[in-house]
Amino acid sequence: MGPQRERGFKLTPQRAAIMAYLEGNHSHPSAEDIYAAVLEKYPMVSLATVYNTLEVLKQMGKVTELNIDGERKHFDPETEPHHHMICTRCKKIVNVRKDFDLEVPRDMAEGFTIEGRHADFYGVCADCADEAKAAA
Amino acid sequence: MGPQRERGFKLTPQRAAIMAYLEGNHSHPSAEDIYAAVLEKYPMVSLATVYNTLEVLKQMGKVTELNIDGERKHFDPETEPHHHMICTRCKKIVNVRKDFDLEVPRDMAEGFTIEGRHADFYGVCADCADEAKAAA
DNA sequence: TTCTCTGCAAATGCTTTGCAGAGGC
DNA sequence: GCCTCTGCAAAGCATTTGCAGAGAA
Repeated sequence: MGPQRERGFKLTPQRAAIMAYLEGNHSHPSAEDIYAAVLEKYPMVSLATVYNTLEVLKQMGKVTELNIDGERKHFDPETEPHHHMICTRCKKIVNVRKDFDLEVPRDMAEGFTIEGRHADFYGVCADCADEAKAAA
Repeated sequence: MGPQRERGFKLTPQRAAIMAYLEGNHSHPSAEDIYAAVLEKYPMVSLATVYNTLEVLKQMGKVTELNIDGERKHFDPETEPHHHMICTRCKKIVNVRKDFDLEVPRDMAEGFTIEGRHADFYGVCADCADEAKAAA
């Protein structure tokens, strides 16, 4: 199956570089973004290793996969529950740290046991609004 | 660019079949699902036409693209705002028609002009919970 | 040795695109 | 004729997988 099967996690230089890049990163990078960033300081990394590492980190609960963007997956090292605003123009993803009251009433739940909740907000960010204004 | 550029929309038999399948459909099908369903009654449809039609319907605002599932896109003919529960085992998507209070406080909005909002709930559906119980 | 991890390259799977032909007005 | 739409096949991308070799214990 996956990389290591139920044994230890080996902290290789590649993995360390990826984790260092993700640490405290709020840019919600894609695998390709991470690959590009890590490559700069660490030329011996392959994209496959980035994907592999992300999978491991995901299973360790150190990273969350975001399926907000239909084009590619994004990764978020922030593990506390939070929400996102997405700019529909530049695709920027910004955190929203607010505790919304998201409970599905029992009569709508259809027997679901809900374990996670997440809100997306779609709109236009300040930068893109400025650009649009400048172009007009 | 797209199919028809700013001219009329031609309601071909293929498109009618796709729209008929989507009408009142709450199963949140993928393009492949739609293709399979339409093929049964209408053998002369190609997957490319399904994608093409979905793109047109999306631009007409008659269908929403859901990026909930990282594996493939799903399509939803329900245009009124609503939310979704997703079973993490069988990937089933179920509507949640409740008007949650989803407003981003101005001091968190970072200049975003928010135009849409959507909540996802992740969990295990009743069927999958039963299966798990039976297997135990 | 044993086991995981890595890079490369090939493969996969969803989605898009190019294009010639069909059909409507 | 003019234009859009269609099916097919090829192309495009993001992501995954197979595998031989490297490296740590």
